[in-house]
Amino acid sequence: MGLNLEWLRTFKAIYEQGTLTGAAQELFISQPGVSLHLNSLEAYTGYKLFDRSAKKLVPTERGKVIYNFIEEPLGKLESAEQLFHKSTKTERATISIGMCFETFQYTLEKYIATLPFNIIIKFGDYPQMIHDLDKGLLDLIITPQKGDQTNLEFKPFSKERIVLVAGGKTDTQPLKALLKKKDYSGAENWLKEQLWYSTAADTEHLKRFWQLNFRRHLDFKPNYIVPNMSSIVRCLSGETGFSVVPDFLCAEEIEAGGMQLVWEGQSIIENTLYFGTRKKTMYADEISRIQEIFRQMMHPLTHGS
Amino acid sequence: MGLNLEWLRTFKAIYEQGTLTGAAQELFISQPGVSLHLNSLEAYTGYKLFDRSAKKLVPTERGKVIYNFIEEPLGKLESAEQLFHKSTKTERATISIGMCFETFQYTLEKYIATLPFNIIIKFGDYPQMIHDLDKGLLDLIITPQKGDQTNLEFKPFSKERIVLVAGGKTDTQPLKALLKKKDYSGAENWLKEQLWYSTAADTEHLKRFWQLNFRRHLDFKPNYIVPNMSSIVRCLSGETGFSVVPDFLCAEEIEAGGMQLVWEGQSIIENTLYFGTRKKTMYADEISRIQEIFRQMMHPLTHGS
DNA sequence: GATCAATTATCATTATTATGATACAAAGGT
DNA sequence: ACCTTTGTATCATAATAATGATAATTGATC
Repeated sequence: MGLNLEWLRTFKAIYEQGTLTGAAQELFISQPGVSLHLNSLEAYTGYKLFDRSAKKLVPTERGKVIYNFIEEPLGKLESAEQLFHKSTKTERATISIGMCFETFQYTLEKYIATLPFNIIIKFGDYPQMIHDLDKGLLDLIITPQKGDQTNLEFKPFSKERIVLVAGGKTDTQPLKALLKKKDYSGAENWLKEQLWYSTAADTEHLKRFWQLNFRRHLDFKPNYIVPNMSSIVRCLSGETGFSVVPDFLCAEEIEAGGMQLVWEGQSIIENTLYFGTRKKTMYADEISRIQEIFRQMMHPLTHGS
Repeated sequence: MGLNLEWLRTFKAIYEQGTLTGAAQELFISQPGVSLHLNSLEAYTGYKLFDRSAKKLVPTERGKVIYNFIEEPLGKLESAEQLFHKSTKTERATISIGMCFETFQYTLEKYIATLPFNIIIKFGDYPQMIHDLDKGLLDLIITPQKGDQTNLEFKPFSKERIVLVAGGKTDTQPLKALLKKKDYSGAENWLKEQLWYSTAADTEHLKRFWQLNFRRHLDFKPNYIVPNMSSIVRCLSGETGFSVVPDFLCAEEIEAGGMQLVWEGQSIIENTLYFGTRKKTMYADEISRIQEIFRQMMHPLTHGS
């Protein structure tokens, strides 16, 4: 009645083998069976898919079109077969992790080659990630937002502060004097005159910082727009300029003196970061290993002090 | 015995519907049939794929993994169904064309939206294109090379000359004087001192031009390496500098005075361009239409004059 | 041009798969 | 607590598909 997917598989084998007999051997079915499948498919489509020359079957135009259409997805489907027999053996697992690009670059990137399993990193927005986690598309997410699905689990593991930083050569004395006097309006005006770095996609941090500390909308544009936050760190290190970034991204750089932490703001902006997982997962070991790396890189911050 | 693709299709329907009954309705088969398929798949894989809670089937971990693996290719395969009933109706055809990037940009790009059928352009090397044409992956190729497959057809339709051009402001008098005296060695030395443009991928034209006209290997590097030949034309237009390019790419620009054709060389370098098609094709009309555009854009050159 | 080798088509038989009818189970409403 | 609704599992039977044996076809070879 309808289209049978087995017909397509047989069709592909015939196309690639050039004969019914060959296809039959490849598929471990009988030659009449192959013939039958092909007839069914041709009857269903209403077109002859091969020209029967005695020694081999030559695909017709329409046969070629169909082959090119089904070849790739069919191959992928057939490879699903491995997927079943896999994880019982000592094959490498593949786990999918969602997080923001900067987090990946700062934490996981350098370790990725050392892990004894395959990893797929996906970037995207957090609600989408939570949804994908629930559906099994992702196995682990790093997120500042929690979801409410009952079969998901969100464990806090670190905090990030959104702070004002500057390049190592930047003269921050005037600002610090103003802040000491609690002259926030003066600080705001002084800061507006400085060199600012931001990312193309995300000026949220800066906007939020400005709003919360100066109670005003951000009314100037950053001087340098760079591709991502790691670029900001590289640009600022040992140079002059300001930016608003999550603290962990430049912890090392500040330690080394290339950058300076200037101000945490009047009221501190702090996000809790969670590991999101499904409660039931077949990749518990792999996930722990990843989590361990995150715990080390984004060390249990003693911010609360 | 083996994995039956119909099981996967049924599995997908169960996953999406959440019940066997729903899946059965979606697939227009009986509910016991769906049950049977699922049992077979579970027996084959060796894992339970759904937890049977009374009102609905909840996918297990492994069920999720499998679903995410098969969802996309299965969807694509099922959409092949349309493909059969299509071209009899008034659906838009899709034809695939292979050519080099520059040719596409110069000729077809501006017309592509006006065509009443879908187009896929593929770039690549010519032997590969010829192979893909034979296999039905491409329906038309624009190539300076012919193949020898018996079911392919190569019709010449235009010629391209590889010529020396310069920006409109470039002072070419010294060169023209030297060429008039047939002082090729002098011309070569003069040219080496000029500003040169070339593409990243392809310095073949320049090398070949140099070799044929000065009988020497190219022993200097172009000053500007740009992404493609159209960039060369844009860079040179109304400016100074030299390049070696196929003539048709800058015919308009030369007409308008933005560039000048400086020298065609001692012995003219000319490639014949062919339309390559399969002798049997279901897209004869569409192909003619494309060919007409090419014939107009790369007008039957009266080079021979 | 007769024979050989290789392949496809046909067909009666066998094996597999799908179906309808129905029993069974669980949740929701009254 | 009972009934209704919704859904799954089971089973004998009907429908379908696969198989082996074999005939028919074609190109190649001598």
